[in-house]
Amino acid sequence: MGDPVEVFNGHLRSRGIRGSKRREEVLKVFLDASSHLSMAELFLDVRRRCPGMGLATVYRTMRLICEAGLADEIDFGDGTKRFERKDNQPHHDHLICESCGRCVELDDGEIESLQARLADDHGFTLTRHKMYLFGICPDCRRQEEGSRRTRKVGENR
Amino acid sequence: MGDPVEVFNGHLRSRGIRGSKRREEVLKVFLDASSHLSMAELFLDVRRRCPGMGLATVYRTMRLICEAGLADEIDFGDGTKRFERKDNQPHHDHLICESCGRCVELDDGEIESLQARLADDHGFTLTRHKMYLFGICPDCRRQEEGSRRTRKVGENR
DNA sequence: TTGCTTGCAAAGGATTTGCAACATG
DNA sequence: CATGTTGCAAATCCTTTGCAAGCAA
Repeated sequence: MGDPVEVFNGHLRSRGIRGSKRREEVLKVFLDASSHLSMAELFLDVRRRCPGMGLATVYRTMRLICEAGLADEIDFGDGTKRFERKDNQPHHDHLICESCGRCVELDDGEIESLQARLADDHGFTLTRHKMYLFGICPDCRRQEEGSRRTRKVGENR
Repeated sequence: MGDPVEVFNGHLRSRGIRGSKRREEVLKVFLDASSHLSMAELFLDVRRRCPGMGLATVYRTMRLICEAGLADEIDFGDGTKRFERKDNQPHHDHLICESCGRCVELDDGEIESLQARLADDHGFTLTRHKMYLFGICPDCRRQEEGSRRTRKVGENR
């Protein structure tokens, strides 16, 4: 797909939208950031590098980045938008730890073919899907077991 | 599981929460309503039967109904809560038409075992999952094809 | 100049909460 | 009487929009 910055500028040009320093700033922060960042986290990151930037600009730019095909919006169901890169990885689903928030990306070849078949059974043309698995990761499970063993009665968490 | 009204009242009692006319009203409307209704739709239904009821009461009561194990909250990603009964049907996933909103319930035995395996591969203990397939249903596809054939250039929709 | 971009504040939409009035055991 | 329940309005949270000021071609 090529250099994301190029792809982004190309997308803007093709749509008759101007490039700008701020837009490039947001794109760079997004590209450098870890995956699945929420809008709020992303905004904090952006402000660190570019203190004057407004929240609206980050929202607007993330939309452009998505339209350019560089990002996907994801929704863990916690009431905030999250983003991940789309240009440097194949499609995948997510397995999220409900205790620590850790997120594992799942290769979903098998799931996808099953989904396609299910849709087909009902005559639907599949356009997209959302799948999120929630559970407890090994680390958190160990901790829980540990604290359960040592915790006094009535003690919280 | 028994009569939902009984289950509900039992749940309230066991939690030291009072029953009330309004709560029963909401429960009945929910039980009679079609599945996957949004909060707004449910509220309209409730108001039809019980004009003075406040939105907050419906929110509060639906939470109780979920806690009683009678309803599941579902999230089609359109920014509103939806509900479906949980007591009279096995777990399933959803296939939603992006054009008309029709929703088909999918028996997901195969999907579930795959999901369990994926979680297991990463050492996770699975607690729950969300899976939504989006597509175009047969009816809408036919209509689209029809209108595409007969539509004049530049005409919308 | 002309039009796009930006930050800020205000608006929006969904949901929750505070509270005084109210009901009910 | 004592508590729990309710409607209303206000408050939250996340996101989008309006707008005047700033910039760039």
